[in-house]
Amino acid sequence: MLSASGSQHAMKTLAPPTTCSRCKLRGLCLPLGLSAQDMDALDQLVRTRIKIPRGTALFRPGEQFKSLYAIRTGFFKTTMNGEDGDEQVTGFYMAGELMGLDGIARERYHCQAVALEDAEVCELDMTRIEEFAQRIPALQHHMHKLMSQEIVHDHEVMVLLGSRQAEARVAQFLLNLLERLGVRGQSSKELVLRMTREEIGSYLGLKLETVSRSFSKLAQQGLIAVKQRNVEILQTEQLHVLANLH
Amino acid sequence: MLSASGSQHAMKTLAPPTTCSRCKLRGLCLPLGLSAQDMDALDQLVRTRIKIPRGTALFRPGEQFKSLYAIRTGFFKTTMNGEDGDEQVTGFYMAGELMGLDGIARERYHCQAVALEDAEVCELDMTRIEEFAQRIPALQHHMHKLMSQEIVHDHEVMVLLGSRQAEARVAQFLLNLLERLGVRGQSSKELVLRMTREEIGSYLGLKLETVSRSFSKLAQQGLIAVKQRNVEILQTEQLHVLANLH
DNA sequence: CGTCGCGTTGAACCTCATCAAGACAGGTGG
DNA sequence: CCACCTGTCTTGATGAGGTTCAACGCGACG
Repeated sequence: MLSASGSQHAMKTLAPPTTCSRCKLRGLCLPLGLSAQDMDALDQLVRTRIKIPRGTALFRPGEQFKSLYAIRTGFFKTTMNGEDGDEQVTGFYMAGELMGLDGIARERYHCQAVALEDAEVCELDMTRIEEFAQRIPALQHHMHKLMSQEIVHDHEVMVLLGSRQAEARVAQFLLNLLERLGVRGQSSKELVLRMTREEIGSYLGLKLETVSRSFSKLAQQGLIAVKQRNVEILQTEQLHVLANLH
Repeated sequence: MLSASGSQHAMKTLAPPTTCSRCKLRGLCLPLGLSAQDMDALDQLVRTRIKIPRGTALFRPGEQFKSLYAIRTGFFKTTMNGEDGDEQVTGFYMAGELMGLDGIARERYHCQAVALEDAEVCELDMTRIEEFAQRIPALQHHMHKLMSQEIVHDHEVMVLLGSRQAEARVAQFLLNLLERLGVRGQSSKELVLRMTREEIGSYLGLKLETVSRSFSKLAQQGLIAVKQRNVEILQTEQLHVLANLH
């Protein structure tokens, strides 16, 4: 079935149950405002839909790059591993977002994508994407936009890591998650963290204890309420202020 | 003195003296292996060549995005400014590299590009790039590759900022510059830093004093020799080891 | 020659990492 | 149902790496 390192052997492949043209997440992974004809074409982009159980890797660094993956449901982290054993989270991805863009450069995936909860993704063959983008200008432009967005986001994280201190990092992390959830029609006041404190810390360049302490301090100040992985935002404005401090 | 869109009046516009097809840097900004016909087409990509005096901004955050800029000669930094006055360096760019990719996402430049020495850039109209990419698959793919490369690089910086300590950051910074200079046929043993200690620090999430101390320590250990902004690499291997530590 | 920007070095301080102990929830087995 | 275990999270005490503040060296330039 699936080659190389077999990181996918726990996954099931499904017959496409829904088409891109009918997908509620359209407009996130794909451009809006296409002709009916182009929409039909796009439906051919998806090779397969794949179920990924929690904890399983969708792709691993070094594997031959072939496809991008659009998340239908579930939540992922991507990690890079330094030469030694250490591993760092480079991103979190939710429904409607595209993973694997870093694989294009060297035709190998550069990071590892792991599901943090049972998930379902659409596999988009990169060759086909480029073929279609050749004919559909809006698709080509959309690809450029998506990649540019990732670059912008990465730069924001770099600023975070380079100059903000612990509480500000955590605050901005929460606000970023909320914003992305908001686009998907979720509450902008409550959220459930899909990842551990350690994974948050790895992403933010902090130790898990520091993340925990930061949550506690934000709670003490009345900006948020934390119960396990459930977080409620009490003062969005204040949180924004804090996130941009130092 | 430089207003909104007027960040360019300190610059001179030149009639194209050389074409892309004859440019020594071809293969960096543009794809290789095109037909003579396609090459001719590419020559039309460049709107103008612009001279940028040292210290001048090529574009600023918030300005309407229209073009990418390929560096012919010179050296740039890009910076982002947080809400308060603080400014952080998000990247350094040298001849043959492309700036402005972060502008595509929102049709506004997201960062500021400033020349660290007198420079000359080629202005590439984005609309035209997309038109040409529509007809030339290799160009389309090349664009994807370039953007993916930027993403990969940013992720590497994120790991650096998130988990390495000062000396390792500086070591990796030097090695990265050397590698990129190497591709351009420069010595892989010597380099001249085009930026201040403060700018290096800003990029690496360190204060200028820490950068200075790190240089001194690397020199003490005999890995490099530093004289002002001239750096000589004495033990590349050791430097690699140190760069991947912690 | 004096000034100015940049870089180096030292000393005190502070934030976050580290080490350690305990709390809490979920799951398993008796 | 309770006892127990495990993974995760919280909280405290201590220490290290980097920041901050300050003084000085150095080269470029007028």
